[in-house]
Amino acid sequence: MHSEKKFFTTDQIKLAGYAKALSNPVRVFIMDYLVNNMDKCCYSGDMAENLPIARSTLSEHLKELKKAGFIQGEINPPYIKYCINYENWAEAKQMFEKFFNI
Amino acid sequence: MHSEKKFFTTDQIKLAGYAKALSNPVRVFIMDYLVNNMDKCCYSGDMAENLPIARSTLSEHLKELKKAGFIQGEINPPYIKYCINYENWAEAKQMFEKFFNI
DNA sequence: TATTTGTTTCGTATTTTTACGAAATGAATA
DNA sequence: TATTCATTTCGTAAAAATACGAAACAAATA
Repeated sequence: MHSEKKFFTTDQIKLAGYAKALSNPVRVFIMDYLVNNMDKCCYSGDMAENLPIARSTLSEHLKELKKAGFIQGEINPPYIKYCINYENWAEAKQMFEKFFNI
Repeated sequence: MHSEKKFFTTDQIKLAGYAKALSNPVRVFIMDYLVNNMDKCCYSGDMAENLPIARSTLSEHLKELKKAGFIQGEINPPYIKYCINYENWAEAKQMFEKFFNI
């Protein structure tokens, strides 16, 4: 049963999802941080020191970015090393490029 | 008095704002529509016919896009012709490019 | 002046987001 | 086995986003 009219394309929904992940300054900060620091990976605690929010709140933002596919966490107890997911990062980059290129 | 520590850059806050404006499929649809149709301007009613939402809801989304600076409305009673604000559009494009280029 | 028009604003309800501190987790260590 | 550690999950509260229909708007027209 697929009689409902489709209003949005898959790309439109996907782009909105990526945009939502970046719709908060904390999450933009995190991605900037991962892009610019060291081996492009880091720990939650490193970022917590540079942010005016509780660690639990930071954790929720990391969860959002994970859900969107922008990052992944490599468990290394008791640390978790966060890295950019370059495959999805590249996809998002390409989708935004396409979106903005009139 | 500016003793508070600054956590986010202006660019981070700006990018998050642009991303927020694009964080909803309806608003992505609207921008796609404006980019791809005719003289790149159109009426609220034109879009309403292609969307599964009330006209008042569409109006709120247009307001959001206006607030973000992506569009502007040229009043032409009783119509309002919406157009892309190319200056801000270009700025957003550039900011996303810079953000994604590792 | 009353009506019609496309659109917005208002009042309201529901859902989602953001935030915090306390408690839980799970591996390493004392 | 109890403790330590960085981090997450839970419970909760407050704020923001999304949605709708009814009413308001302002210019054009009958």
